[in-house]
Amino acid sequence: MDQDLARPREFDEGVALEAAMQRFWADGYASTSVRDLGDAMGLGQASVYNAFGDKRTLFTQCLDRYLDANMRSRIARVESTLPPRQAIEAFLSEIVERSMESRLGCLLANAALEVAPHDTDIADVVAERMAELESFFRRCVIAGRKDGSISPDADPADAAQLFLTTVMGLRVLARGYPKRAVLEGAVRQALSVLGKPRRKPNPSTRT
Amino acid sequence: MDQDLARPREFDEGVALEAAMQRFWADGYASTSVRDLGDAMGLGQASVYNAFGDKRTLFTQCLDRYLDANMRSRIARVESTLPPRQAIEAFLSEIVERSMESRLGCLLANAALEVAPHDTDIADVVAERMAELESFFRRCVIAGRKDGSISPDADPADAAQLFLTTVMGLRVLARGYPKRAVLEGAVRQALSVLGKPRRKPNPSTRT
DNA sequence: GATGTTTTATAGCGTCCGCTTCAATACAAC
DNA sequence: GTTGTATTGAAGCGGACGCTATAAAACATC
Repeated sequence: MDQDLARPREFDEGVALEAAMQRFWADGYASTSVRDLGDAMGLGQASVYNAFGDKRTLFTQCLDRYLDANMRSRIARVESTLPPRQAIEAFLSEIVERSMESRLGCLLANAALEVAPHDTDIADVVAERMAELESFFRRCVIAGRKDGSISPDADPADAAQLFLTTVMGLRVLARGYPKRAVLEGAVRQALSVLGKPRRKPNPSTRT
Repeated sequence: MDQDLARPREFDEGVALEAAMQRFWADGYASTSVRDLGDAMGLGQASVYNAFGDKRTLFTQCLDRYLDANMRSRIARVESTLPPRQAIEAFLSEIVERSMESRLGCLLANAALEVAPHDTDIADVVAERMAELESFFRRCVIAGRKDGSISPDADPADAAQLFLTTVMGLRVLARGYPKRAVLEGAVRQALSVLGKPRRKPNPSTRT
């Protein structure tokens, strides 16, 4: 591709991708033109196509970037620093906070509704990542039942599916019904399915 | 407008609106052109503009039609024919069934994500209807607590907010992660917040 | 049948779309 | 400094966009 014997890029790929992602996130796939993206990135169209391929390819890169920065890294952070029940609580609470801050919702949810039905490749990515989120919740519920912070009455599969659904629902409300009390009430009630802990979570269970 | 002294319409407005609604529902606002809508309705562009105004106005009419046919009428039906707890259960179960049948999701949710952020009028409609759905659930929870079918431990406001969030989440999953087991698990877990009934619901409580 | 009004089909307006071409440019290698 | 390659800005491709202007067509009224 670039074989170090030529004119170097005048921009940082990461910064540019971030700017493009923000535009897709705010305006959606169809409503964002390649000219818009170029403006946001500070690039001409030729540079956009040269560096990132066509519009669809650029979108997949933005989606990947979004998911790494806003989902996987968050999962990894809460799962590695908090006991399981608190990991779930923190994850959902953060979504409420972010939703009230920006009202952008979630690029994954936006992509699921707007793009996935007409693009099987993106549909596959969307489904994979939702499965990833679901299994994060399921791991937490299982671990929480083991350490006593989550009631053994809670079914890990069902609870994980409810949390996944709740996350997506919150993101829709963020754009269409952005009332803090509603989001907080939904999260409070969703978390209630975890029941009362048998004993305090043991911090040494996880590092 | 039409003062009965002229050439009559060659089409049925309701049928045409229904066809347009289906297109918006399937493809989204931005990705559906007025030519597409005309084709789906069997009309030329001139007729579309003459009968329904511009694209945005047509969309609002489609959204209204969708909400009347797919939300309000459903609320009215389950609320008038079922006791409160079963009304909630039926409403959510129907959404799962519809989601597995068509995978179109919900035009209200689609509009909330794609259109509402850039159109305050539509944002108002979206928020109103979500509030309507929320209060339907709240009414049911309150009535169910009264007739004993729903545990008094369930907070009506929180539960209604969770159900609203769940509905929107289910619609996202319908498009992005359409697995029956996931939707059913989420609904099962959401319904669990209603607790065990103190006594069987009394069918004579409602007509 | 003549008149008046609305709907219809056709054509076209200006604009923006995704994407490409192309020459000028900037750098590494030698 | 020359050469070779990748990047850049400018211009433009064909086509689709939302919307409208126009005139023929279809009916109720008289």
